[in-house]
Amino acid sequence: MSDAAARETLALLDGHSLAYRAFFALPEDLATSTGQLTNAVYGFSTMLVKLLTEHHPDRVAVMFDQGRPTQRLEVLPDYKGHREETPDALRSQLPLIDEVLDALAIPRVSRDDTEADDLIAAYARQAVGADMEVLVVTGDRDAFQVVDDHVRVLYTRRGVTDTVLMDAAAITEKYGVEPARYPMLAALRGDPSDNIPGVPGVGDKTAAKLLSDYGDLDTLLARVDEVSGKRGAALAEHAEAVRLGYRVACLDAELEVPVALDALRMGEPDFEAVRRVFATLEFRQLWERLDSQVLRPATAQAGASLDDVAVERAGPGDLAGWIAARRADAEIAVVAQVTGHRPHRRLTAVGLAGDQAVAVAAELDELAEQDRAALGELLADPNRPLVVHGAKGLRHGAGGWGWSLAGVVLDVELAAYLCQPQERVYDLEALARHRLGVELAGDTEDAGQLALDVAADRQRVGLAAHALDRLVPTVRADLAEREQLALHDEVELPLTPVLARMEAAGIAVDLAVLEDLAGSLGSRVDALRAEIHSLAGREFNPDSPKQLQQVLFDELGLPKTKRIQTGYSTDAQALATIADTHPVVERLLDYREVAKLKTTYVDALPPLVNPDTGRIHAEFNQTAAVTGRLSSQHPNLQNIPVRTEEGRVIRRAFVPGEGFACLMVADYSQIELRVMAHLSGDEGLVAAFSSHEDIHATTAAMVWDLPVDQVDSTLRSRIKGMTYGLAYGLSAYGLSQQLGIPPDEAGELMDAYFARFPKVGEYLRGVVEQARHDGWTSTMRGRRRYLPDLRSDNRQRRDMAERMALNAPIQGSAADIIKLAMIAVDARMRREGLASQLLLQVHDELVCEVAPGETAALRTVLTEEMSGVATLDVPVEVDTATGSSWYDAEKH
DNA sequence: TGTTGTACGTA
DNA sequence: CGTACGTACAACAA
Repeated sequence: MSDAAARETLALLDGHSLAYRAFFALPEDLATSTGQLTNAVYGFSTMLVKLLTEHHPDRVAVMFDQGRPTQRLEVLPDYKGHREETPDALRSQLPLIDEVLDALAIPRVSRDDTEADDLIAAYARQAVGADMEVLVVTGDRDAFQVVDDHVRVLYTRRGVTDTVLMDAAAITEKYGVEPARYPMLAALRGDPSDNIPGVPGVGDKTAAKLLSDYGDLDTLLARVDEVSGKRGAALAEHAEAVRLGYRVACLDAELEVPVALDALRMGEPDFEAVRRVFATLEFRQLWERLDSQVLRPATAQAGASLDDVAVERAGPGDLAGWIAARRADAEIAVVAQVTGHRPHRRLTAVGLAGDQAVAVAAELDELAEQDRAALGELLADPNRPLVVHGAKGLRHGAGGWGWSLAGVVLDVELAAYLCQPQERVYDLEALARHRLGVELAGDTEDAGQLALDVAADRQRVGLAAHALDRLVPTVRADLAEREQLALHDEVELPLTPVLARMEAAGIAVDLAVLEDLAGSLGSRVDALRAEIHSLAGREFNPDSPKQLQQVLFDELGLPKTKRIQTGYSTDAQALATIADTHPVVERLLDYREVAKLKTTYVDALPPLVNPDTGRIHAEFNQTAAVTGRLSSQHPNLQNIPVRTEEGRVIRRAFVPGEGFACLMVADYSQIELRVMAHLSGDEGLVAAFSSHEDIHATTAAMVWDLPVDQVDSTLRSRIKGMTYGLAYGLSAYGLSQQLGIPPDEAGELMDAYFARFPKVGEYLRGVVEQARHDGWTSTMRGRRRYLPDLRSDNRQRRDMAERMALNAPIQGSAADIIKLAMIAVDARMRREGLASQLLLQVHDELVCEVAPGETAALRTVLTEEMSGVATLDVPVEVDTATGSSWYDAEKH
């Protein structure tokens, strides 16, 4: 084999064979988050990466079938006759395989009315003549015939990664004949996959024995009378079929190839293109293997790797010089390290990147004054375009130095969220890993140590800035492809300064109110727990669902409730159904309510009050909810109790801060229902909203064809539940549960509703249909939600996805509207020089702190701007209320 | 110490 | 067997 090492190796792949193998071997739920099925392209790519990493071929080419195999069809009209058309699910993946091959610069070869394995045979023969080693990659055993001393077959046994390398010895051992006679064996044995009939009763073993006894097919068939018994008769009877089968099984190594052998070499892979294709297909591990073992070694000299970013310590004036050296209109990527507790956040290190260059200020405290000033000016200059990751955080950190942040044109984190809102993690490390295929963080175990090391900080921030710079084209292209540039530019990005101001403002808390509540709720909790223990006959932990189940269902023998994974449910709804069976149940419901209020709110809030400001500075997360809503954390101020009076009193603790007169709440009235009416365009429902009367009574009257004043409260509440339920994808069964009526009656109610408001039903059906077709839903502003499960075979998953599809455009459009409102309200408040400020957003309401004397002006701003940004075909109503606490501002 | 399941507060 | 979140606790795995 010493000469073999010096020979070039040519790998020849049978494209269709491998794609078919992968398609049928891998699960049909292998798909991207956008719903594109990828099992075939994944299996194919896995095979390709395995080939490149384990066999290191010098040249690679992929052969594809094209047209009809006319010569074989003349011989055997039934050839491959029973094969179904290529399934659509596979056909849709062939262009993806093309993309993978194009990006890797691997040539594809096909010829009219020619099958891939003939091309393989022809190239293999030529390659051997040119002193090459050949490796054929296929799942088709016909290829065994081309094997010789310099040609081997990498055969996919099952799936795609279970391969076996077949050389001449291996074939002889397994089939009892050398490679050249393999087509004879195939002809005798038959090949069901090609519809080659063969001889009944003759398999691999018999065929091999016959061939070793008689030498070849012609001899065997000429002396068929020497073969005894049934076998001889069968052979004689099928002699013609065997001859035809042989002609079909033989590959044509003499055919004229469409591309010269010399042209079959891999070009220079387009690193960016490969990364993009693999990222789009969401082949993360495969990318890492390819990148680290194939591409990186090849491109190391080209300097495309992040490893080449060396960040040296800068001297005085260097950072200012670097900034001055950039063209004023060139985008600069800005990455910052921010420390400190909200709201006192401050930049400690900054990395800048652009034009293939990187500059870092690792210790802002130590930086020369001229450099720090230059940095501040850069951030504050509205005409210097900046690219950032997390504009809100950077703005907080800049604020710590008294700087503003003006020129941000792209927030890569927000852009990534808009493109893939279900992803959940958008930190720079993850984006660099998935979209660039590079690791930013070193070994996690020394990360803690590194944080103290300025040199390491410098390197890390510099690398991050460089990575951010490199992320820009791919992220921007993804946004553009989805037509979401406006959503980023006009909604999400302008919202960041508004949110930053809200977080910095925080909301003032009256600790005395919480202290009082802690006392009263604490004693009630203790009393209820004692009462529960006595009614149950023993002590146990009522916070433990497990212990509670044992007490209720085993010891007290109460009726079983809804089945859950761990036994029987003890949630409030379940307990309500058995409340009349034992006095302990009602006490438990009370205990739950009071204990929840105490632990989650009364006890948890005081530690979160910032001692410097006396306020709670919650964080508004802009990339947490798949529908486009905001979320609030540390603490969640979007779920402060309001439903029960017991809980509502907690809102007394949220008060105007020093220097402010009161709180003002402005909320949209039934915004989601109005959005649904608008999106459906149903004239009846639009008219109902346009009447400005009680919407549920009005719709009820319309459904039952009654005067409004004859709608009783039962009727009204049923229609109300129905209308809200629609926006959530409610079923007749769900509605019946919700309203406590029989499913039949709920079904009739739904039918009556849709009969009166037919376009609502059409709209809802259309949403699901469009989403199933495109893979995603869309809001009024083009925010998407991807729902691959709409095509799931699993009924439960599909139904769930349908409900999500029904809800996403409605909830999401409402989110679009209030985000636009926040931007408009904030802008107008600043334009009018109001000292009042926005504090909270709770999905359909805004909470503001009112400066003395500004009540009327603020009310006007909120009402006009909130209703003004929503351009719906129905009126948009905004209610406002003020009070000396959130509790009082909620009471109308 | 981190993850999972249950429960529950809001829109 | 309507959607979207965040938090608290118990139980379990490691």
